[in-house]
Amino acid sequence: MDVAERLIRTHGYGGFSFREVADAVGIKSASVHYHFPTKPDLVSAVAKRYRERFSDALDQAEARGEDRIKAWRDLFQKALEQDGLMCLCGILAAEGDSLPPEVAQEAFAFMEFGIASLDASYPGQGARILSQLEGAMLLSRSAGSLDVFRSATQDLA
Amino acid sequence: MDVAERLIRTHGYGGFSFREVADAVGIKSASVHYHFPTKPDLVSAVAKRYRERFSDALDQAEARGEDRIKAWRDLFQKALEQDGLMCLCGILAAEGDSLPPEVAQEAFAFMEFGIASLDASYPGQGARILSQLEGAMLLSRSAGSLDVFRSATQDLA
DNA sequence: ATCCATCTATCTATAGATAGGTAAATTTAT
DNA sequence: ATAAATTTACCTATCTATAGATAGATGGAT
Repeated sequence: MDVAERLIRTHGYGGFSFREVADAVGIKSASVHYHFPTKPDLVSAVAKRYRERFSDALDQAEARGEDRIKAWRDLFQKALEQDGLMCLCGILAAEGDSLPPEVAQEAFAFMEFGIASLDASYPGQGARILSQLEGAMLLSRSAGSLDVFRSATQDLA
Repeated sequence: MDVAERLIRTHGYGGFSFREVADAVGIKSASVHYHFPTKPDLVSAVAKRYRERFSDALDQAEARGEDRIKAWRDLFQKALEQDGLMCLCGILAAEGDSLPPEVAQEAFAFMEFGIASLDASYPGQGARILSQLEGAMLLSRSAGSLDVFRSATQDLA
């Protein structure tokens, strides 16, 4: 799942294969199918885990007394600067119509969760803030430079 | 190119094929290769045309005395509500690492153009505004509802 | 007569997926 | 405690579908 997540976050749903995952792990593609019978199964599981991990990280930030917006921004920025990875569900959302329903729904669940999380602290502004963050990652990856992310989100710091 | 653009904007770079384009046009895939030898050739051409068309539409809006932010917002919103399509280059940017260099560069050119265009009227805020718009399209398509786009961009109206 | 746009046919690569087999670990029954 | 049964996690081999791409033929337009 770690390997799959990384591959999806760099190449998208359609841009990775069971064989790539298998090669990276050092097994055969049939063995990946053993654990996750279909591609939607695999990607749904990865997306679900991603959302849960994200939620946990936010809880920890809250326990440290951090502002919600800052927590979101920092989490995304760290992923960008440490691994050059953008939000898993942002990528999935972009592929939209070609996603199997289960996967699309899991990506949507993340967005709903994000909007609700931000709305809780900044009523009515969740969608705007999450949009800004997801878009900033998109531009930043396109430009190949973290500066764009920083510039696009400096008002959220 | 119309067909290809629509397919890319719904399924992404990797999510459409020469055969789909050909079928929609009513010819064979080999005939599409006649006009655009390779897939990067086709998609680069589509992306370039997209940017030029966008630029023209902005010029027209400016001639009508419209605000730049409003012009950008309206163009994206119209695409979403009329055809359910998000920004071509937003989708391409998301696929990032799996794009052929020429295509990635064309997507980046659009983003640069957008940032510069918005910066010209709102200095230092171009990246933020374009991020917000691209992200809002992403969330909106994921939610399958224009309301999300409106909610995420109401401050830009 | 030549060129353009299309066709048919085909190549090679890769995709997701499945069938069937095997060795080792684990669980159950005696 | 040990033998038998089962399950786990792999494997090889293969199927079918589809991808991008190319070669060579055809027919109409200039």
